[in-house]
Amino acid sequence: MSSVSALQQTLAKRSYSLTRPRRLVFEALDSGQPRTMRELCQQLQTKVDRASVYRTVKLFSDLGVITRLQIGWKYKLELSDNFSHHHHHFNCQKCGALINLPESPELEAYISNLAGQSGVTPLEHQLEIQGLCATCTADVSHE
Amino acid sequence: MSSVSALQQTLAKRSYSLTRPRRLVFEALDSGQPRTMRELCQQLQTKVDRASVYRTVKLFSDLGVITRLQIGWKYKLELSDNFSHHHHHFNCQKCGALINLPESPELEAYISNLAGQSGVTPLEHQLEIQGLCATCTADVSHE
DNA sequence: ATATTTGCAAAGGCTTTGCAACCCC
DNA sequence: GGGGTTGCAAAGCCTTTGCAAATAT
Repeated sequence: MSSVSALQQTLAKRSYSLTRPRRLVFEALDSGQPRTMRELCQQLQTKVDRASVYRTVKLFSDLGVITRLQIGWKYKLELSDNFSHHHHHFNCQKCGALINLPESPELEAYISNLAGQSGVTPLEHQLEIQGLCATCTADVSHE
Repeated sequence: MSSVSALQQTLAKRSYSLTRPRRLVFEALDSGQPRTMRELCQQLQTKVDRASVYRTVKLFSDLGVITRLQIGWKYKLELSDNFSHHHHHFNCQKCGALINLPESPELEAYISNLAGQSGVTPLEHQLEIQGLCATCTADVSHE
């Protein structure tokens, strides 16, 4: 529950309160995979109104609590780096699996270097890789 | 016009024809910055019906002619690597500028290495960086 | 006690679809 | 000429908004 108290602090810092619906949205995202707005609403169906889920997602996004990922043509929501670990995503084009890739300080350094070369100040970034997951790679080579 | 003939070939390969609306959508994207669906529709307003723009965008996407970028909470469309050069994007959080970052073979190598460590086969990727552009970085330090 | 937040319902946008007319090969 | 495509209009979603009731501090 320590992550809920971190959320509490983040909200308080901007004079927002930690209400039941907000806690429920946070907890839904805190466990498991990134999910679509639809999935999130369905999961909270009987507990939180759709409009409140939308309002909460927007608020959390403004506060940097959640991040929006582009997965193919849809987007998914997950907790931001402040509430989980920084990582990147791999999406299998065949079976749809979504895999978290391990952190790589080397890559991070290179990314910020690349941005620096253009004179800009990098603050955040997302990397999404598509291709075939290990299982599907094996399947294809056996065909 | 050589890029239009490349499009022609891509379409023909899957038995689609190069029609006037498709050519117009392609040409609109071929020049200038990535744009939103709304901008694309407005630009083609008098020439192509909105429904056809949507159908064409979906088709082009299936054929790998265009890519969808996530810019903050909205998405934008641009020609894919096959029809332009592979590059990444920087988005200024203050003024909204969208800047293309130079290609970097080293970065590409890191990325494919990262994917390889997880046993997956990387085929495509997108990197989006947010922060402050050069001008806004200067502005902030003068404040 | 009071300002914030929620649920509900309705409105507003964006995207897709059915179908007759039209165009590309 | 004929099947793939388009335009139009209507339907379907997704998301936002107004407002009275409920809630947090």
